[in-house]
Amino acid sequence: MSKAESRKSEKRGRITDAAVAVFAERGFHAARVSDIARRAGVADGTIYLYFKNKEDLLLSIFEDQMDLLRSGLDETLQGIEDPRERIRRFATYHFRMVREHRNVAEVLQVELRLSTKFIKDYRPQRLWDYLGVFAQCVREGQEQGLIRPEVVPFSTMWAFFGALDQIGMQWVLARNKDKFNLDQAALDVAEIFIRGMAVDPPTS
Amino acid sequence: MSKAESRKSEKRGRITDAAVAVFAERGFHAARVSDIARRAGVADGTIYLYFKNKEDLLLSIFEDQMDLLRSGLDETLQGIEDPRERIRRFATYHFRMVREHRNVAEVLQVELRLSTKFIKDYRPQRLWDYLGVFAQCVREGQEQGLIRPEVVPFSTMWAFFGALDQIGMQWVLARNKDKFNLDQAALDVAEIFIRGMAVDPPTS
Amino acid sequence: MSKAESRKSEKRGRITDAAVAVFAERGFHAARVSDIARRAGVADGTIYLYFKNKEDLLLSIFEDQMDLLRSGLDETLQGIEDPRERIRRFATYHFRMVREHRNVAEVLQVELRLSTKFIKDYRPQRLWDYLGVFAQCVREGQEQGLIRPEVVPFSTMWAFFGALDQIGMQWVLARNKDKFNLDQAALDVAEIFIRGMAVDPPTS
Amino acid sequence: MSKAESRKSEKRGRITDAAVAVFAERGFHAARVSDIARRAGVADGTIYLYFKNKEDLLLSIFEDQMDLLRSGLDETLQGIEDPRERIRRFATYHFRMVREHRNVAEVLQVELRLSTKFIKDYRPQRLWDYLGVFAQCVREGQEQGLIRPEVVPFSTMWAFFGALDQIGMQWVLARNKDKFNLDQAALDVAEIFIRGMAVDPPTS
DNA sequence: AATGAATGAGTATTCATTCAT
DNA sequence: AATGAATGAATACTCATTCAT
Repeated sequence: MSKAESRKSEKRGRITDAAVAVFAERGFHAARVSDIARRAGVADGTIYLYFKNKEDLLLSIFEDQMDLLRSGLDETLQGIEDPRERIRRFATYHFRMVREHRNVAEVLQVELRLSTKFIKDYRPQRLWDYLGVFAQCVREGQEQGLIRPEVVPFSTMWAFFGALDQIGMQWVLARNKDKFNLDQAALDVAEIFIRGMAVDPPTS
Repeated sequence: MSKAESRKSEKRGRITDAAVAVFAERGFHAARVSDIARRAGVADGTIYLYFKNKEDLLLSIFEDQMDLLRSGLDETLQGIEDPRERIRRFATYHFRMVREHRNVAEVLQVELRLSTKFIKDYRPQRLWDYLGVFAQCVREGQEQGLIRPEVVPFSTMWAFFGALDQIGMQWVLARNKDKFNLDQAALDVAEIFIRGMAVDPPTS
Repeated sequence: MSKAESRKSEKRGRITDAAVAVFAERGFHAARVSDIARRAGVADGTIYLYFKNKEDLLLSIFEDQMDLLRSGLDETLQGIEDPRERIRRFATYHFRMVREHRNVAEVLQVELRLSTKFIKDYRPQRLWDYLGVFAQCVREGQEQGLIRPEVVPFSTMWAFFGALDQIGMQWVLARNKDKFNLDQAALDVAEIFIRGMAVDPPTS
Repeated sequence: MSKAESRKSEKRGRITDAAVAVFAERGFHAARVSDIARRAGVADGTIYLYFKNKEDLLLSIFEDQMDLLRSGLDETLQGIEDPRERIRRFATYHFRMVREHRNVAEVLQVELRLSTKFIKDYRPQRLWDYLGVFAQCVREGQEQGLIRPEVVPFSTMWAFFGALDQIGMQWVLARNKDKFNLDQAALDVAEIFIRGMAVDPPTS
């Protein structure tokens, strides 16, 4: 990477970090672009060299994080063969990331949902990539005779995501985050889906 | 109900209906209060005699609809004793309402989520009431020895809602709504949760 | 006129007057809408109840003034039969108005020309009405055998206007307005056009 | 001219040409300096090595063109002795240039007038030089006893320019430029001024 | 209860210009 | 001479809400 390119990447990163902090702190709408610029140590206009507009900045944060999330997931699942165990670890990993990156979680769980573009127009390819790992587990489980063949991977994937996401949102919104045991919730949700998709045990 | 009260209710209803139509058509943000007023056949200021502000109007639609949803649910579940069957009918009923009231679903699934108040500040008592029916099914299932005692009704309730809600949102956002089989999805989700929460079968 | 309508007209007039003053003082571009509002004693938003935008406000001043100019012209020419004398008085009247309404002249001669809409898009009907009086003089002069039949009223009208307008602009832009003798210039221009359009004298 | 100077001039010319094209195409305000730079094949910053700023670029186009116009005029009038004929040819020449250089005319007639500097601050020496030719004709005509001594060359010069300019502008703005007969208009305007300034014929 | 004219807060974004390389 | 990444000033306009009638 050339010196110029490196400086460029570094500047983009500074802006992204500043935006996460400011969005988490004041909310997307209340966050002023000039606040983000000041915190990033750049001029207002510079932000527009890297992002189309304020909303694009929010969406870019989402994409960057989904990429990170996805690659971390791959690492976490590496070497785990049993699809059921993979699903368990998926849920655990997901909530661990939520808990360990509060600011980012706040932005993605809450602020992102206030964006018309995200809700209505944007087709989140990165999210599909991430959730696709779950759908793949289902397919493999079916091939291995562990999961009922009538389970539809696509809609179940959304159901699983909805379940994780809603619990994640309740945690983020909760005043007292310690009452929530996210690790336990992760295992509980995973267990329900694993058991719920499982083939009937042989009735002897 | 006095004539005055009846007239009053009637005007409130006209405003609510107009708001649902305009919100569904143009989105919450793009919808102008004056548009709603014109469609309802009242003056702009009149809306503020019935609602605190534009967002309150949105939230009121949510509450009104949740009340309707809740009472319809009670009716639907009347006489159904088996908690597992109740859960199945809950899911089926939920998606039937989504499908049969597109405009309302559009507003509640999409526009409502763009509201800061709803996402961050509002504690949706009505939603809790609605979902509480599910939690109650879980508790009854546990009492009847049908559901594993370690299942936590509260978090499972949110997981269940998240699953239904996410599928509902995907349907609302889908360009081609016919590709989605909501009835089937309802049964599938219900089945996963019922099986997932069920006690282990006795190993003979 | 009802009380409400009268109040309304009065407010529009206050805004127009304030705008002329501020435009003349600071120029169209430098003039802030809020300056105009403050001077008119209304809120910023009120201006937009009467005018579509800042440029529309400028164009409206032009139209209002052209109406005034036109009706004043009619009065001035009343009873004057000789088309040549009418042209002379037209020029004199035009420059008298310029001199007596410096602020308005400044706005119309200078600021108006900085408006893209006025220059490129706007079809100034009011200006045509005003200049049409000149064209009509030409036609009458031709009917009476005073003006050469080959003179084209339409293009000559623009030439006449261009001549008046350019001299008016030089006067407005002049640092020392006293060096200019507008009355004399009026008679000179009129004389050139009258003589220039006149039929050849009979060569005895 | 050294090679370096020639290269320099060539680059300046490329920028000027690009600017005329872009100004004519998108208008002065909408034209971005970077558009002009791209079209000229130079970097944005390079433009500022040759011109003080965007407006200076516009004014430079005006000056360059006026120089060309002026020298072309001298050539055209060469050998024409009769001041009246010189005036006729002036008008004809002026409109011929307008018609044959549409882009330039568009920029000078329309875009230039949207420039605050041009309208208010700039003292167009080059325009005076050009128009001075007309004033000189008047003076010569007076010396030769062809033009009335009371005609004021200075103000008549502006009137003449205003007449030409206004007709030129109407032509540039006209949707259908073929309906306009610029050559005829040139002769008509010239004729009016020549006759209008002429001494009275001797009454026998 | 109903009206609707008046209010006024609030900020993203562009792009001409600079200057370090 | 040439580049082009970075700068930062500057404000019109909308529309939810109010309140005098």
